[in-house]
Amino acid sequence: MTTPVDPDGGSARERILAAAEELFAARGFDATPTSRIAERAGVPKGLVHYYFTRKPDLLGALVERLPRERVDRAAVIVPGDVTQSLCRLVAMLDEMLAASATLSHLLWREADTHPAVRDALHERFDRLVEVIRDVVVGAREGDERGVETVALLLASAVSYRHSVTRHAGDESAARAEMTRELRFLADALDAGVS
Amino acid sequence: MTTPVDPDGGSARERILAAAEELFAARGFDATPTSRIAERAGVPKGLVHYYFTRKPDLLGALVERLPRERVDRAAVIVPGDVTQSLCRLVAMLDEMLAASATLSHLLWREADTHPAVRDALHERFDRLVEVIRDVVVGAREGDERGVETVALLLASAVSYRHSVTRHAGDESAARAEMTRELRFLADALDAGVS
Amino acid sequence: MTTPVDPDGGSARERILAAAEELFAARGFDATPTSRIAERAGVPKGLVHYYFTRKPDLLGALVERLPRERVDRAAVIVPGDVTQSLCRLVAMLDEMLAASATLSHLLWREADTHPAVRDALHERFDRLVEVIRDVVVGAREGDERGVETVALLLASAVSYRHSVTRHAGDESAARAEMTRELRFLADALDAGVS
Amino acid sequence: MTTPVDPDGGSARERILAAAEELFAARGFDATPTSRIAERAGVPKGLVHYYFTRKPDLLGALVERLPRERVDRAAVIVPGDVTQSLCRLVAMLDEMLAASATLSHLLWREADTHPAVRDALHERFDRLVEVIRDVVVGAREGDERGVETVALLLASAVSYRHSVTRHAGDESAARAEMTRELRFLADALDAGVS
DNA sequence: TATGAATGAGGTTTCATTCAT
DNA sequence: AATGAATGAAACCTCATTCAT
Repeated sequence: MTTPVDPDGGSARERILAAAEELFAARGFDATPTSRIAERAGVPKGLVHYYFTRKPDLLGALVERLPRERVDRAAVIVPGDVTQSLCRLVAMLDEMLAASATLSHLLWREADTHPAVRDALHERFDRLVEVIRDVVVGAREGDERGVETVALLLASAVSYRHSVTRHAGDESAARAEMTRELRFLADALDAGVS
Repeated sequence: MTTPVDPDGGSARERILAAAEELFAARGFDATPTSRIAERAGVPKGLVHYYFTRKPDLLGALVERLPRERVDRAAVIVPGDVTQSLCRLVAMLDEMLAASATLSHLLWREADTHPAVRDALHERFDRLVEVIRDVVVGAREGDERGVETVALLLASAVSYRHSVTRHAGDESAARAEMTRELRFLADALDAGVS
Repeated sequence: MTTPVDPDGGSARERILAAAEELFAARGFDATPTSRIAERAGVPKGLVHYYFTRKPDLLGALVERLPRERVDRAAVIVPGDVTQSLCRLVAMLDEMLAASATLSHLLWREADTHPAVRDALHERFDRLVEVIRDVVVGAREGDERGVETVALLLASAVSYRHSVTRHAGDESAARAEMTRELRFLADALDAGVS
Repeated sequence: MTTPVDPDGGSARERILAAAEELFAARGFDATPTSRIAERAGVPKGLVHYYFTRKPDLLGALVERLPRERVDRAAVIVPGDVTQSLCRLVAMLDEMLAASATLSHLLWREADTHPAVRDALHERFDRLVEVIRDVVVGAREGDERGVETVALLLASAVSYRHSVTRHAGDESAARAEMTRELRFLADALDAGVS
């Protein structure tokens, strides 16, 4: 009934994780039976508990798979042009985050009840603030005034959108808005606001 | 085991809703048995289903209870001072939202799987953007340049923080950050950024 | 949702019985909640148990309502013509039984588990055999040979059809068959078979 | 409390079906908890739903088990002697039906509410009419006059008795009656009635 | 006389987990 | 290493029945 995960998509263990990711994101952790995960992964029911003794272990393994996005600052920064730098950063982040969209959405949902998940999420937000700050400071060649505030604002906006993407509809409109916002912030910095 | 809701806190129906709100927010909808809701509300198990035939009906009733925050624009706007106006607005919103903090956090979590919840949340975000815009334009006495962007940025920041409040720790620090951010945005507008 | 029994159709007590009859016949005794009976009768839930303390009391009252069909032998018998006599008898029985079709069907179903119902049903079968015998003997002016057997055969056929009417489809075809059968039996008697 | 089904009586699945058959026949489908079926079969409660996801699936499986009685016409027909042929047929049917007496009684009860059951029952009735017709025509060496009527009458009588056996008492008396009836019908045919 | 809120026992069903193979 | 039959705790929900009004 459910479209199975590509049967040749890696090892059984891998397929189980992929199935869990999709189903957890779609219906939530508690509402997803391990039996359905097995079914969707195309493996026997026993195998799920063979690899992941308890159900929460699946979440743990999923967190491990969160890509540690390493942004190459140098590749993004356009010296003297904050707007352009942020545009390139956001584009790169979008790409990275899109690759793990369902995963991060699901983690978002389960952050409350699973501390390991919550920590991973906070860590990611902090990394996000940091990279934005680095890029802004880099583009402004050392001027740090106002940068912290802008980083937080932008990180909030990116995170908010990312976490809500699932519900929202028009993606290109969202991207246009995002561009307007970061240009606004960049212009503000250029105007000396802090 | 669980601390029961104040037994004199209104009708049985009311106590059931209060208990559901707390428990859903704490552990999630699916992880909360109706029996525990009854226990916490200090009512017999059957009464929960007497008032709310199916479990999701509890969510529905909870959404009904979301306060329709009506912000009196005139009471907030300080003509000519966007920063001050936004400060007062955010303070008022904080107060309003704090009253329904657990409720909105829980709705946030369940938005994916319960369309009624999702719609209520989107509606609330839209109202948030609108009131911010009104206040900014009011304070700037009609100047609308840049206002939409600022409204979206600020609404994102408010929503993000509000939805994550539960995980985060230091509330006063969060408030200070928020103040810095809205001042930044106000200054940017004053500097003519758009 | 359910089409209510005619609200002016007699007293509340009467309407409750009518609703119970329909619902019991349609879905069975155990599968029919008293609340649905109340709903269909257009009376408050408490009233059902006010009139009929326990649910099985409804069945008891329904059995009471079984019409004690009194067949006037003289009005049916055509002296010397068994076939015609039986035709008239069956027609009369059909009419009588049709009036209580749903009721007797439901009793049929519940006969196993409710002794009072079972007894009422056996009693009715015996009365059926008796009246057939009387009519046949009356028509044959005293000749009793073979009559008992014919009475049993015909009573079985009538009962079988009547109890199955609910499932079967074509009623007029059933009637035609029945006519053929009783003519066969009458002819057999005329031919001296016993 | 309930006498358990013979614990060595086949597989667990088999024992569950046997227990369900007995209990459904005794108290009806709706009045029999699956928990009691498990108890009687001597298996844990969960196993019932492991094999039969929903309760009605038990009925479905029971219908599957209805023996498709294949009557060997040649072994029954006594050429030229309709009475004797029918006697042998009825004896054989009695034996066959006795083996599934409780089962068919229960199906009879539940025919209204479970279409699959109803269909199985109608099918069985049609097979019954057919085999009677074949036997009568076979014994009369091709003479088909009156045979359809006799077949229907006899099938009704057999079915009626079979379905009511549960309530009735004296089985040997019932058999004697049946013999008298089929002799009557056979004689009628011999006498040229149609 | 009539009502409907309230109760709690008990029904069906789901599911994580175990374990013999 | 892999399997799937088996288990039983516990979830959701229904409903006859009671009772204060």
